[in-house]
This record gives sequence, C-alpha cells and structure tokens, in this order.
Amino acid sequence: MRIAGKGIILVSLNDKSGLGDASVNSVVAGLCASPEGCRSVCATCRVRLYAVCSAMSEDDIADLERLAAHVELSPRTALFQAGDLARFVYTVTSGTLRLQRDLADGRRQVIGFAIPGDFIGLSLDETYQFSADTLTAVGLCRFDRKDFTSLSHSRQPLLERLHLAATHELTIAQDHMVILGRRRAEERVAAFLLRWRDRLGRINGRSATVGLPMSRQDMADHLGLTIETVSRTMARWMRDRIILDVPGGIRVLDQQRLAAILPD
Amino acid sequence: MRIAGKGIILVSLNDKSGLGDASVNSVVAGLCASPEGCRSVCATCRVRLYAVCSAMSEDDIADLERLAAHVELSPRTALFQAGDLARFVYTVTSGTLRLQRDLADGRRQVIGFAIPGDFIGLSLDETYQFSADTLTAVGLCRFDRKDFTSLSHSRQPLLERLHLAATHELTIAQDHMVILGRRRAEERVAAFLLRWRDRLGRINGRSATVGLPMSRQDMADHLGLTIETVSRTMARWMRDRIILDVPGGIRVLDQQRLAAILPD
DNA sequence: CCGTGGCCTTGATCAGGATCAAACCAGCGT
DNA sequence: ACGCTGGTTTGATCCTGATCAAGGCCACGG
Repeated sequence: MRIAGKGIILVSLNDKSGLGDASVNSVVAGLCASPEGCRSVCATCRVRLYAVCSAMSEDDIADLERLAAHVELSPRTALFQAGDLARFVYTVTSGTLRLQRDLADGRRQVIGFAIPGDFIGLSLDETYQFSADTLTAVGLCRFDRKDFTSLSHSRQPLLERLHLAATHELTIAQDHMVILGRRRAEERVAAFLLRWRDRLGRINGRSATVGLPMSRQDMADHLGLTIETVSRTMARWMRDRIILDVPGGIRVLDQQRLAAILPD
Repeated sequence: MRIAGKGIILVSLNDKSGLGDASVNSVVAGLCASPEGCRSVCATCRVRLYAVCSAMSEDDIADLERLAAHVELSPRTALFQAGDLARFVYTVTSGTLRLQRDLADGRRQVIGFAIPGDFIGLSLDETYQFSADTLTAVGLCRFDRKDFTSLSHSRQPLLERLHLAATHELTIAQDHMVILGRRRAEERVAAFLLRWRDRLGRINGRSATVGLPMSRQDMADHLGLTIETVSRTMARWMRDRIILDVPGGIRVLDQQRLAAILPD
C-alpha cells in the first residue's frame, strides 16, 4: 500500500465484504488520528497535472488545499451510495473505483470506472445519482461539495476545468450508448479492452499488458452482457492468441485483430 | 410554420430528402436576405427562461444578442454531421431535432432528441461528435462557437449555466445507459414514452397526449431495438387500452399500468 | 381512379446471447 | 493436507428480440 505525504488514515466507511484490513488501518491511524481524513499536500500529488486541480495557479492552489482532505480506502469499500446526501466531491489520486446504478430487482448497470485524475461527484442534485465502490485500495482527495462549488465560482479557471471534465464525461457516455445500443457482444468486449488500455496508457504510459482490477461480472454489467458471454469471448481470444491471460489482467498480443473486430 | 420577431429566413443547409419547402423559403427570404440568418431578438424569445440565456442579466443579454443569429430549418434537414468542423453552437427555440452517431456499416445510435430550450454543441473537440437533423420545422439561435466560448469566459453566470446544462445532460446519458444495458424491450419503450412525456410537459404543460415527431425507426435506434419490436410493443398496449393512437403521437390512457412496467 | 413510395404493422422463423447447471481453480484459514 | 469460498470457465438448452417476408395504410401525383 502506498503511503503518501504526511499522515494518512485508512477509512473503511462501509465494508460490505468484510475484507477491510483492520491491522493496516490501526497502524496508520497512529500517524493521523482524525477519522475525517488528513490535510492534503498538493505539492506531492501525483495526479495534480491531470486532475481538475491543474487549473489552479501556484497561488490559488493554497486555497484549494485548505479545503482538501486526503482519504485512503481499502479494496471493496463503498465510498457512497446512490441516494445518499452528496456532501463531498472527490479527485481520485490512486486506485480504481466502480460507479454504478442499481434497479430495484437487482439488475446493475456499471456506469464507468474511475481512475487517478478522475473527478467524482459532478451532480446537480443534493444526492448522488449513482454508487461508488472501490475495487482496489484507493486514494482520494476529498472536498466539501458546497465549499468546492463556491470556490469554483470565485476561481474561474477551476470552473472552466470542471466544465471541461463534464463535457468530456458526456462524450464518453455517448460513446458508451453506441456500444450498449448497437454493438454485438464481441464488439462490446473488444471496445472495452481497447479503451481501458488507452485510459490506463494515458496515466501509466502505453503498455500491451492491461490490468483489469474489475471482475468479469463488473465488465458484464458495464457492457450490458452476462458474465458467461464475457468469459467465453475472452476465452476464445486466448485460444486464438489475440490476448494472453496474465495475473490481474491480460496482455494484448494482437492489437490488429482486436481492433479489426470493431467496424468504425 | 411559426414566424418570429422581425425577419426570418429559412435556411435548408443540407436537405437530404428533397422535402425542403422552396416556396415558403423564397417568400420569407424577402424579409431577410442574408443566407447567414438574421439577428435574433431575445426580448421576444419563447425559451429565454429555460435556455442557457437565462443566466444573463438584462444588461448582459445585449452582448449575447450581438452574437446571435436566428435560423429556421425545414423538416428533415441536416444541421451538421459528425466530423464537421464545429463552427457553431445552438439553442433550440422551436421544433425537434434528432442527435445520432453512425457506425461505418450503417448501424445508428440515436443519442437523444433536442427540443426547445436545449443547447446543442457542447464539445471539447474542433469537430462535432454526432450528427443533428431536424424532424420538424426547427428554429435555432445560432452562435459562433469561439465567440460564445469567450463570452462564457467573460460572463461567469453563463459559464455556470453551461456547466449546469452539461451536468444535466450527463445525468440523462447515464439514465439512458441503464435503459440500454439492463432493460428489456418493453421496459425501454415504456421508459421512453414516460420520459418524453415529462420533457414535453416541462415546456408545454403536462398532458396525456404525447406528440411523437420521430419515426418508429428513430425510436428503435434510440432504444437499441428494431422497428418491429417497437411497433409490436406499442400495438399491444393499444389493444390493452394502455395508450391510444392519435395522429402524430399517442395518448396515455393508463399512466398507472405504463409506469408499472418499470421496476424502480 | 389508380399507381407509387414511405412508413408502419403483422406473421413466421431464426439466432445471439441469456439462462441453467456443473465443474474448475486459487487463495485462505484450519 | 484439507475443505471451504468466491470467482471463473465450460457445456446444454432456452427464449427474447432479430430477421425475413408480406401486406396494410395513407398521402401524393398523374
């Protein structure tokens, strides 16, 4: 587990699976006793240049830092649930989260996955419109939503950057609508792998090895498929030497053939 | 056809179907000779209170008006195509447009429909990410994209309103992901009818009669279904007296049963 | 009045992916 | 080593919605 800046506390807000690592939690708690998280240090932040914070000048970043608290979460922990009062907004500094909406009868749609640099909590409403859960250990920079909103209204570059992020998200969402509405199963999986690889590449540097911290079920719920269809599709590609199974992910062996599955 | 304010020109930028009404076009052209559209008059604008313009004070609205040109389009006309250089952004003042993305092999995904008050052209990119076509006669308030962007940077309330619009669109898009990814055919059609009714209700006032300016094919391409499935589903509801066929749309007879089709 | 073209509806059949079921596998605690 | 557990793979069968095909309806124009 990565230990950042000054003092970090592990907060396991809502550990559904019982996997919370109480020992690590208590060890680190000695460094920062507040259960509300610790002051963040932008100077050492690894995602500062990617995140919305990049809009802030050296002078202004101090004001942002004053609002920020750093939070670390264990894997498989709920950050918030759809319908919860939206007190906070977040910037992801490390790890991966799953964002999803649920229907009353148990069906899920995974709206997306959040990775370092992503901003979580864009919403008009007083409540969150989706749930967010960690897949891995996750580091977050947390802001009070109301404070953050008023700061964005007094620091225009931040508002501009926020608007940019929202517009970008919208384009992604429309892309995904095409996948869900008009692509066949094989195309959906191929599109997902290629895009996920690109996204990771933008922060880690491009690599044929693609980490997949989400389960097959998560991928299925993201792509509007069943776990069996996702599993069969990828198994076929492994037999065909298009991808290779590696622990915690896959390696793309034949980018050409994978991309060729997608018309347009 | 509605004739607004001072002088209006009908511009048929790219009439694919040959349905452009040349006679009306030339009649109205006498009032405003410029093919680039005419000056807009915000004072008489019917959507001013709903649209992004609502952010502007009485004083500032003059600056917005200076950038605006009013454009009227015939039914079944292309406003822009995906990939075109994004010169303009628009506010819809009347009528309905279809927004869609196309795959190389002819499959379409209708991203959404734009109605009065909607803002079209939110995009990071220099090119449009989707195509926009009129379904009915449409009135638009047109702005040069670059001018509009710089105005929004000097008039913060406009930027805030724009950001609000983008965030709202994002929520709508996420809703639609659930429909496309996890809803069955019948649920998709029910969700569409109920939401479309709500949207129209917000500008026209609530009514059991719901105008459907889009074709069955458009609905199918919006919902990730085929035209036959949409047709069959609605035909069944008509037999069951849940909805009634009226020219140009439907009437909701049994809101209860329609809503009951949707879990959650 | 009839022919034509668009769109919509309806019926028959098909298939892609879902569902059902069982086996597999790795990690983990005992 | 053992058996549990949760996720994954694989196989057999089913079903929803797609596809294929025909016919209906209506607005237009000759």
